[in-house]
Amino acid sequence: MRRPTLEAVAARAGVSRATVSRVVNGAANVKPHLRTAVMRAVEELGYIPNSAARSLVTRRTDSIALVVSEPPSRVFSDDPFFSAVIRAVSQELEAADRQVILMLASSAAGHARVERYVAGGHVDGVILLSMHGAEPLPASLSRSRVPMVSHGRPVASLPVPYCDCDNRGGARAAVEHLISRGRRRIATISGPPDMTAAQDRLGGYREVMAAAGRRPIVATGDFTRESGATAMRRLLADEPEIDAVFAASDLMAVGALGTLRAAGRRVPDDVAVAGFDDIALAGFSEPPLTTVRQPVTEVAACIVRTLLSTDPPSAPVILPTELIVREST
Amino acid sequence: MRRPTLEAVAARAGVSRATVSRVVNGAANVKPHLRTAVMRAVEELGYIPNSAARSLVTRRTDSIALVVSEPPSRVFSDDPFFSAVIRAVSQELEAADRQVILMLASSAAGHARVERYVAGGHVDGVILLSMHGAEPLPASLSRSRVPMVSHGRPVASLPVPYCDCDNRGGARAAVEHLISRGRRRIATISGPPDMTAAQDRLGGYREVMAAAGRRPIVATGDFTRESGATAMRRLLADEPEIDAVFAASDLMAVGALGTLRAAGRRVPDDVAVAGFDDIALAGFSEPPLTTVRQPVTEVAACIVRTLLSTDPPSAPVILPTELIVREST
DNA sequence: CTGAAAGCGCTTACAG
DNA sequence: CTGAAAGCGCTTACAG
Repeated sequence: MRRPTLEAVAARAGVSRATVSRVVNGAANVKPHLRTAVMRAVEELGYIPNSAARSLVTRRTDSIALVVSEPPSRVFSDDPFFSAVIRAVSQELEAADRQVILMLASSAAGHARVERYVAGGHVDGVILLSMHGAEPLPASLSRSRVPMVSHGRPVASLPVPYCDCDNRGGARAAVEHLISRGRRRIATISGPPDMTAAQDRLGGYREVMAAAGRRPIVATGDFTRESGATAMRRLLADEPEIDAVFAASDLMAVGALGTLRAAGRRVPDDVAVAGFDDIALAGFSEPPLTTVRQPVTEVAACIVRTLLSTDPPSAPVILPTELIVREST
Repeated sequence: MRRPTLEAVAARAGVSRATVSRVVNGAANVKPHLRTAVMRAVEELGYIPNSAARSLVTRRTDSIALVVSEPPSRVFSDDPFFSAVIRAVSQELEAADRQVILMLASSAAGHARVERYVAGGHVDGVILLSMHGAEPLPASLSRSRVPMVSHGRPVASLPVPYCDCDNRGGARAAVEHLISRGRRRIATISGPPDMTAAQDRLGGYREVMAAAGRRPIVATGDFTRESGATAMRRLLADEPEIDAVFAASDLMAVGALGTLRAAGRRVPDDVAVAGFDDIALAGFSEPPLTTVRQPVTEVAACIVRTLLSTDPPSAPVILPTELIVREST
């Protein structure tokens, strides 16, 4: 006893398969009484179209792959930023009646899996998230000619359309804010050097520091809390005089707060701390964190719009960030 | 310029489509020289089978849905238990050459989405994770006759095959351990009453307490850290004399540790605390947590094996847990 | 507005 | 071992 087919519905409703197909797909031009008959037959048989058959002829799957270049441990239980982005993208895609297929690909095997899946025609488009410098995916996927949009600026050599927030401008605003608070020795904890978000935030920091005639003080992390704690320890050891830190992610900023507390430095009295992202934790940390808010929902909407648009790939869209001042600065 | 088809490969290799199909699918009986010719043509054209066409005839998709009945915020950035389970299941499935489609469904809309997706024939099977009592999914999905296995015992009324760990036995071991340490007033912080894992752990607690002639003291949480902190506050207010707590999840146990610290109760001197799950955090908490280890990988393997087996649905499999004693008891 | 027919790209008995 | 042919369940020009 197999699932009913279009054929069965047509027989029961006393019409052709074409008519059933039109009704099921909501075509306008079907006489009301036939439409009613078809809909009743669909209901009675519990008919649901076979998606493989439909995809075969329409060449669409109504599915979009969201490919995250990070290991599961990082995506699932570390940075709430991923949670926020994945949720926002999913909601936009669901609103457009597309199924999102979440694929994590942080290893060569993962990349191969994604490549096979996409090349096999399983999805109509790909969203790239958290790409690192040496990412092989854009090149290998472009061979499948599937539409692709990157969440965040890809490295220069890859001609992938993208939406991003103004990482450089956001960093600038945070550092200028620290300067305006009268801070003299402002360090930064930067993100992974192979990610453009980290590069741009570091660029914004350097720009403001240079314009103000200050010496840049840089420690490198990888966006995680632990790396922020470690970088802060290094800064304290190397540059005990610092009175402010701009961390390129809230998670790193929170790690830095822990280190400062353990070292007996008061925040913001001794050292001011600013982060980036505005994750929920930023509002609850001790003290609450001054940070740069990313427009997560807007970027997601932009990406989905770009991906689903039939127009030729548009120019990159850079959305503004917003400085949120709390008690840590 | 479309993707090359089987037809194109056949033409280039000078053989029939049937032969190409056999080579591509690894059938044994093809003469070596033909096989070589086909493989070269495949290589030259960059041929990859169209999965919709293949699914249409084979009635297989080689994809499995992993349906988690929780909101994104909980799955992505709260409980590392989900991370562990999702990772373990994915690895088992990938080893079996199946693609896993992660679907979160915590709302009516989410349930409808999953139902449509499964009924549309997108997947060959469904794994149910973190089901709550009133879960509509098993009933609605069973209409599609797709194989289904539950991670964890479903509520009694649902005849879904499942694999689980010995929640009751694990809880018993933890509580007996607390008794053997000489604790007199042992409370429990239980999980959501509509989840069988919570019910079984609570059952194990009650069983041991009854056998020992002790009065059960129960506060209810929902497996999250905050709920553990809150429940612990309630326990301290209602039963200030307690000298031990068995929390039904590590996350709740860690929340309880925070509350105890804030209340000035020493762990384990004043109050012993045991958890359940053995997440990584349990080893790092202050103090490190005595807990019940779940065989996450083994349960995942069991589920995948059950789902992919062609045998009639087997009897439930219950895997043993292990008590890990650390400094909190 | 409706239906007969072709065709999407595969796999798989069946015959040889 | 190999190929010709049927068929999976849909959609979509095309004709009327």
